[in-house]
Amino acid sequence: MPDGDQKKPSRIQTRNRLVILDAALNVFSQHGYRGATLDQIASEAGLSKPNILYYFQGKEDIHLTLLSQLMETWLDPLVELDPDGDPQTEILDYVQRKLDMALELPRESRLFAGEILQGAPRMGPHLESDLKPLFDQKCEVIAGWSAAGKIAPINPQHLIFSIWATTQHYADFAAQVTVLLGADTDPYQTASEHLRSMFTAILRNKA
Amino acid sequence: MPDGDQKKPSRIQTRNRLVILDAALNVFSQHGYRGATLDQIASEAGLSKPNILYYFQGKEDIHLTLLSQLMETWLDPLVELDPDGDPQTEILDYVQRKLDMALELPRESRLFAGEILQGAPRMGPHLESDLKPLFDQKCEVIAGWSAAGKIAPINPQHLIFSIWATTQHYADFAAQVTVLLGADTDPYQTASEHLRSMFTAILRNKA
DNA sequence: ATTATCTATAGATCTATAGATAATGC
DNA sequence: ATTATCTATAGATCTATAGATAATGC
Repeated sequence: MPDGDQKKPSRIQTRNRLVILDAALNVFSQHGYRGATLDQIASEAGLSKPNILYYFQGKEDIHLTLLSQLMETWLDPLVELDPDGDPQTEILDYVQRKLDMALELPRESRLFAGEILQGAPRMGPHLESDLKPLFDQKCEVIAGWSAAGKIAPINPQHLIFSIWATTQHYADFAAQVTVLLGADTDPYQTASEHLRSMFTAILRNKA
Repeated sequence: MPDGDQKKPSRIQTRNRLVILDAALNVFSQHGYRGATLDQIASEAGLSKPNILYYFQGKEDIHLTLLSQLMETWLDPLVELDPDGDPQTEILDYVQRKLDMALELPRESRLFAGEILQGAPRMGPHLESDLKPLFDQKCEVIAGWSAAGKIAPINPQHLIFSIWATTQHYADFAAQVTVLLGADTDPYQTASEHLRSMFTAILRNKA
């Protein structure tokens, strides 16, 4: 057989790996890496524990696979920020996409938050290799818009941090938001309006 | 002996409990509740594991004690928001106090973040009993300022969420901030200026 | 023939306790 | 006498593997 030979995964392989990753996302995002157990993942996935280990090398393998696969999804909204678009529209749309993502993919948001919170022990290299180049590039775009007077003078790095923080807050701190707004209140509409208004104000700001 | 009798703790009692709580804060804030072990806490505290359990009933007892004791510190900056002060000054000073706290007490910030991230399994009641009343009260103050035209029309709940999110981000996501700004950059000065400028803009906003 | 699953269990880790010993305070 | 600490270990939990058995694809 040729060197780079790799058997095509069977349909069952493909499906069970997806089932396991989805179960693991539930468990890891709720309990953190150490708090999650293979028993819980197996139970969520409807498979036996040894069977989980037939599809993945171990607990860390599952976690790393999840993080790697989700990184792309996670960066996507920032990738779409278009240097040639209208600056204010581009930034406000980016805020909206991030908020949508936090509310549609709260498990993913919490998985990342937990990993970063613990010092990114397994994701550090991915941050350097994937996130940082994109971040630097988009900061330059925003700095260019500021310099050209198309938006207010602003620190691009901290602007992006503020966008991440305010949008992901609704996923990562959902337990607290629910207590404070009441379990029957859907924060989506009001959050969206608040963030739009807030970031509009700072982009217009003549300080 | 009278009913409510409680022996005064000895000096060693007092000191060792503090030593253990400080060690536990290190360990819990870095690894989360499940990820932390009594071994790590004992090692950090310079005490034997059974000795830890001489001072506390168990792992959960230590964690709960930490969370309860820190709740007060954590709410303090919001308590200080003065209904009779100048609205813009009060809010901007609050932002500054929260940022100072995130940078001075990052372990505390991460401990709370981890607890909320996992659905506040041990802190839920404290949120209802301590945080919510204060939150509601201060939201009314801010709503009053808005209604009186002293600051721009704004959603008080989401404004507070945005303040929490943007300031605590520098503690909770420090690993990411460090990668993106470079390990040699101190974010404090630039973050402070950015947040002041941002929240000034939204308070002034005439939408 | 190969892929997938199951039973049984090894070996490590972790929380917690029992019971003996040492240190401290009256 | 009381408080504090230590050694030893019980009992539970967890990751991972060995080896047998069942299901699937050619």
